[in-house]
Amino acid sequence: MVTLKDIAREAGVSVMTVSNVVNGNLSKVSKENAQRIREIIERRGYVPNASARSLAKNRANIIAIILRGAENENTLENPHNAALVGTIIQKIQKRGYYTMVNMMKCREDITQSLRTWNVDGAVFLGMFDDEIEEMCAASDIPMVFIDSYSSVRQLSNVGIDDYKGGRLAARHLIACGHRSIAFVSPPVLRTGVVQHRFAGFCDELEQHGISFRSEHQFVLESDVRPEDTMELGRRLAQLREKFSAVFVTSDQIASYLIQGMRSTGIRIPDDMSIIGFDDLMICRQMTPQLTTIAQDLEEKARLSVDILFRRLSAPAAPAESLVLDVTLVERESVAVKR
Amino acid sequence: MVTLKDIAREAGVSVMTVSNVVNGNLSKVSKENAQRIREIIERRGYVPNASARSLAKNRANIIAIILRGAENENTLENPHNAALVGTIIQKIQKRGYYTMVNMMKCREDITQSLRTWNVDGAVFLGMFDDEIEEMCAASDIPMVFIDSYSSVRQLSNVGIDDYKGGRLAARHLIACGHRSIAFVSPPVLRTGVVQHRFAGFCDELEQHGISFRSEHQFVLESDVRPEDTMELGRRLAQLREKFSAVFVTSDQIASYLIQGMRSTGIRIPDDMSIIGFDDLMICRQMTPQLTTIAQDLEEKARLSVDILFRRLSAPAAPAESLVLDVTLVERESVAVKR
DNA sequence: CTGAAAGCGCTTACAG
DNA sequence: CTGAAAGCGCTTACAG
Repeated sequence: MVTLKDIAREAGVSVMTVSNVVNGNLSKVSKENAQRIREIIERRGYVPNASARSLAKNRANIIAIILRGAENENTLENPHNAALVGTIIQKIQKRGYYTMVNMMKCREDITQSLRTWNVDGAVFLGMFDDEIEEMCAASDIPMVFIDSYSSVRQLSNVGIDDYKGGRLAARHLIACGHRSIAFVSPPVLRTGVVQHRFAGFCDELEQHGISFRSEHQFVLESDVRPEDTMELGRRLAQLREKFSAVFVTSDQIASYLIQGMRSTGIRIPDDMSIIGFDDLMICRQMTPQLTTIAQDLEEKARLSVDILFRRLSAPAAPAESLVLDVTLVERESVAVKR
Repeated sequence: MVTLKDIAREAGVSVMTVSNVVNGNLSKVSKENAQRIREIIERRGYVPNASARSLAKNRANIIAIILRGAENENTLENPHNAALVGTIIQKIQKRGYYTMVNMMKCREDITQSLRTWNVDGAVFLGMFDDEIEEMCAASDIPMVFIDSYSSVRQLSNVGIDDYKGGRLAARHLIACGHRSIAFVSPPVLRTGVVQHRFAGFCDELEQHGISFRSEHQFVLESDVRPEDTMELGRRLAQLREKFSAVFVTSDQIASYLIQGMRSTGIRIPDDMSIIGFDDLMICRQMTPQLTTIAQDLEEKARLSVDILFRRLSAPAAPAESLVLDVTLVERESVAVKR
């Protein structure tokens, strides 16, 4: 392994001078020396040792992405998360930082990782309030959360207007003549995204004089278990006398649900209307194409990284909390009922 | 920040003793000391500094995942890659290593990252031969490639039988009575996966006395540009007098293609049969459900990591190259033609 | 513009 | 079982 010292010896200068060249502090090095040293670096294929640098500078140049996922679940199987993570990694890289990705199993693992690597900042996906509190307490590096709801003050978060999403979904279904509507979601009601979508949904119903009936709420154990979801689809199909439409909190789930319903022979949207959430690509790949509440993933990723780096360069900068808009995208999965 | 020294001082022992406790070398420490030190570590919340450790041990405990993606493309938007990466990260973590993810923009970036962090090993997705050569030349850490074809000897690679996949697709279409068949793929013909699928496809046709006509080959600029792909779908629909079936090298592409075709009013599979590749979840989310060539992603991820760690623990171990099987999964997108 | 010294937090190799 | 010394490759802070 080639080190600063090797280069210095070959160039007949001190390590400091080489270090200055490597780090672009050219004001401190004579033109001739700089040129000669650069040439030697190039020829010898010198690459600085990041660990040594990190140790000396007390700064690692690493951003961590923390993915919250249920036990043994592959969070990236969810297209929403995958697209988000991919974009975030690109943005981090573009700014000259390295990315570490962690699947959160338990909280200590995460705080440990952050501290052991002396990570500069972190982006969290889908964390809950108690976890957020713990993270904030355990470390004071800049953190940005995505899609979290938290009572922690001074939290940087990028989310969407989930409540409005719920209202839009309900409003659309009502406008299409549906009065009795089911709600399907994963079990994460304990304070997150789903809860707010549900609240918006119920409030909108209420406003139209409809009260949501709790027996119309269906909770899935997980959002990446196709089989379970299809099974629920079949069950819902049997209940089509009870309601004429379903609001589902993700397109991913909606697609499996529809598959399950279909297998019983019921027609969508004729026999049952469905509205999803996210506006993933699959909405257009399905038949009928899925009506859904759209959010802008690219924007979400971009803003998260922007905020993180703003805090990195100005640690005293205020926490920023952004709420992106959502819109209804009408396609083919909701029927007008008379 | 709490350091070994702090703990040592508090415990009234040397840093070495604390270091031994931290690293579980308990044979070198008396029971009482070990217990007391552990208690202090716990209370003070000591976390070892990975950079310092990495520097001293010359070993970082990091595995890099390198994603090859076209300029400005989000590789993780491809569900195949996303699922693979997610599983790989989990397996790496389970073995007590950290994961760095890199999108490959240019080659120097990658070799630089690997060396600067003194990465222990790396997993590469979808690299081409010339790139592979360069990686192998630039670094001698254990590397495992996924889905690569290379003339480099002693390469560890985990792939699937792409050639057979091509044959299976052709055979199925022929068995269903199709004689004139189109081929759609991304532009990566320069030696990879696509080329072998194409070769298998052509050979099988040949064997049945059909020669593939080059004007029936359609190359997309990229595999994640829905608009372009849909446009091609519309074009193909116009050409339905020329061929009655299409073999597409990925389910992802097939789905957009179908969308495009559909928009012109042609029916699938009645007017045009389609067969995909990968067996992603979307195959079942679509209508008609997509007939495809299936591969086992979970297995691919698992084996890649297994091989990598085998090489990590036994650097002299031979390179392993694994070829997983593929199978035809019949669903609804291929019609029997008379 | 240049460099010698000290230090970042850990481990290796050795002496007791 | 325990510890003092040297070193990993870099940077910071200072003196010239």
